[in-house]
Amino acid sequence: MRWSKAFIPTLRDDPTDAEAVSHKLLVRAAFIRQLMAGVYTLLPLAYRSRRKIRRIIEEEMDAIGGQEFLFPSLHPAEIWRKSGRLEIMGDEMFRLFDRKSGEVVLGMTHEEIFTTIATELTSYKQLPQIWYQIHSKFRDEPRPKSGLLRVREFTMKDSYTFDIDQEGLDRAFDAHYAAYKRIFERIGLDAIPVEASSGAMGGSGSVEFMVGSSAGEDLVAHCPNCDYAANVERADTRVPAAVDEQGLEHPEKFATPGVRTIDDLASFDGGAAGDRQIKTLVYVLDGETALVLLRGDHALQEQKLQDETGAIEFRPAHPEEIKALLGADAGSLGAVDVSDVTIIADTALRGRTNMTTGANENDFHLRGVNVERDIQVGSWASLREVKAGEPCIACGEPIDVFGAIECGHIFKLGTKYSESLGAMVLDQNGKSRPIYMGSYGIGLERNLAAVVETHHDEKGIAWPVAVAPYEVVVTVLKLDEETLGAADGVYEQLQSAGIETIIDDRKERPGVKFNDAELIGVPYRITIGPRGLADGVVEVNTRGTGDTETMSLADVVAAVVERVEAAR
RNA sequence: CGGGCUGUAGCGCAGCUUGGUAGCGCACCUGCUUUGGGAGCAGGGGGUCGCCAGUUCAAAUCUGGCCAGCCCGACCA
Repeated sequence: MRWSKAFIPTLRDDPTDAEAVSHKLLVRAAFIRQLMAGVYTLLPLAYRSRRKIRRIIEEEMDAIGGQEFLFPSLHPAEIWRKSGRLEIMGDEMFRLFDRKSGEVVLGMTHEEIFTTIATELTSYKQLPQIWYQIHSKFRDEPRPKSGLLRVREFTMKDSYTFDIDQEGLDRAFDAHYAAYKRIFERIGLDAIPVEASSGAMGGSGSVEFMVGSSAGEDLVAHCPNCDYAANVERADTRVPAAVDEQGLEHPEKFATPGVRTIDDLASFDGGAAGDRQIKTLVYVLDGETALVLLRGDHALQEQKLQDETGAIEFRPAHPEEIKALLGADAGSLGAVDVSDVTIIADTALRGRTNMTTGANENDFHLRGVNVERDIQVGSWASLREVKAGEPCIACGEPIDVFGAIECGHIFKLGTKYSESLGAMVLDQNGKSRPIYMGSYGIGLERNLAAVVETHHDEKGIAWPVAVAPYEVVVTVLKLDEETLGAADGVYEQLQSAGIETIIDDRKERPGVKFNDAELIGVPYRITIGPRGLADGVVEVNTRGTGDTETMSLADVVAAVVERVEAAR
């Protein structure tokens, strides 16, 4: 490609509405333009990089026996109703009506649609199958943000596996796990697999592939010692065993005027430290009110509560609801002697005695509470959000917690969809059985953005060769016959060697060309100018390291070809 | 959905308080000079001032409504 003919509208300034580094750089470096909230146009440079990511994914999927499909984006709402997910997806699903007033939705994932075709599988002899597609997904996110990291229309590689039993599903899952590791490695992402919540997908096993970045929206708990890693939506740590005094025979009410928070009570004369308090939260789960109990200094991880209860509609109770239920306002709540309400308690409260909690009367608390004696706990579960520095659940060493981008997610679905949509096969005994399914996703544009988040400097993007829009830029410093002729020669040779090359033949000053090349992040730059040419030499600059070396014009093509091929 | 903010040329912004023919920088076009890290001079092109209504002799500016976008939170495969 000749830069003078290419559409590469780089910008000198950061767009004001961008926060994330990848967002700023992808806009400035002429990869993307926003069309509306959460919807972006991919300009030619981004399209080229995305095509390479796509190719890598296809190669690795094909390598584990995947067969590529193309399913529609328009789905009849009926299929989603049948699986029960029309309700579950709620407003996140784009819905429209066709001219016959038929209800239609835009696909946000494709379990239902793949399963519909999978009903044509009839015998265990046809299994296992690995099916995939690389296609648009639509999700009406309440709040799109951070450029390509969280959008409403995007491309996903989604694959689905079909097996006769759990063992087959385990094998399919493991094959994907291995393929995903190879994919992210080839893309240039240091993605770590973490235990995750299955959320609205249902199913059992769930692993997310996470790339550490402050722009990421997830938090990962990771143990540097034993490599335990989990999304905080699921992570656990060890809680040091508490040594409580036996305390009182009965809880004792005492006045706490003005005390409304855990901290208030901790500093109140006659109060209790945070780890000696019981925090009482009120939630409404599918219309049912429930009390959620945690240690005073622990925070609720809402996803854990949702996973534990299976609730679809889920929110903290409103102040009026709390008052009506317990007779006091938030800040004075407790679960002692409360009956007829579901009470879920965090396991860190198990066996604790002589605790302090609200008395369900404003300005009063109870001390001497023995959790299991005084509170009718309905169920125990891990509900708290872990914090950095807590002892690893596996080995006891302090864990890290860091922000991360979810670049891939793999699930074991089991028979949820095959049962609801009737994907059955006959086994060896002629008995009809639901197919065991798995579901596996990778967001292409999000991966593109994740590469930028992890491969940039103050000058711009520094693409890994494998996903760079061009592998080499030939920067022509002067457009006279001799210089341009030499540069064209190098360009032609690189092209014939199969190297993706762009020649910067624009009538611009050298500084502009250098800056643009560094901004868009081409891994290798060959600089050709009259000064070097007089000595028969050119310069080769490596974007990732910033190193510049001088080479003879005669040798440069072979040397660069070798490097590019080694780095692909 | 709650809170905060913003819509004026391709990009970044001023003008709005106090109504009176729409400006600046970059980018773009022409010419000359320049040419190894975002050049200089001269000339030039480009705007339904987010949309609709209202007030007024007159609205980018005042009033009302609507729309869009961003940030924080809620939410979220």
